[in-house]
Amino acid sequence: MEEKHYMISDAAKMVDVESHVLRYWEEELKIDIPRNEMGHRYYTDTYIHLFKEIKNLKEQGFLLKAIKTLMPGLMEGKSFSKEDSQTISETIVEENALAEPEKEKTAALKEHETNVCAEEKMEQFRLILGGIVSRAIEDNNEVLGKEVSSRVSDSVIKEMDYLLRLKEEREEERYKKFDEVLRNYQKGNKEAAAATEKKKLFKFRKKKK
DNA sequence: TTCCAAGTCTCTCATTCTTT
DNA sequence: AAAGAATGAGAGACTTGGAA
Repeated sequence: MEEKHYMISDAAKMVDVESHVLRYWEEELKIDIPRNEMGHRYYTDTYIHLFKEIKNLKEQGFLLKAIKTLMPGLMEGKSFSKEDSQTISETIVEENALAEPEKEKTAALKEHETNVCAEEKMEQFRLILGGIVSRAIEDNNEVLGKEVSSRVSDSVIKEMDYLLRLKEEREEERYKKFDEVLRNYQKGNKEAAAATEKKKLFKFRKKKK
């Protein structure tokens, strides 16, 4: 059966974005959209699905930069089924540490705990700082107040810098993990297909004999 | 304040479709 | 067939929000 072709306006409606957004994503993510004899883009169901995946990732807070790094994975799996999409979504959910309680402790959950720990640490830090500043004000010692404030500022900046660096490192790690999961999943599919094919061939040969 | 990412808007031109 | 509307392309300026 021939694959259906959609114009950009139809595709935009299906993906639920404006047509210029599709053009923008195409350019930014280096997606090679086929053209008809008029030079107009046409989108197949595969591309519609791909753009839906991209939109899905965008909604989960992924930047185009991050999505771009996942493009090889997304492109390899051109015929994503509903289950695939589910798998991807689940992976993202896990990676975002939204795992349900009954699920075993995943790396994402551990990561979440680290985040919580960092937040608690930050909260404690804030309380301590609050105490220091309050005391300084109570003492009404302007000089001391200034000194404390400057020390506190330095500490806050250092602490925030450290936490931000940690966060960035974790995010990068998360993107890598997600990409790896995608690749493994697709590899698994390919291997399963190859095994089925091999089995069929074996049966056929056996029958022939 | 400046820079950057991610859109968003506007303009012009080309092609196709519809109406008269 | 001609005119006008609709649709699409491409380019560049503009906006917005966040980070440095």
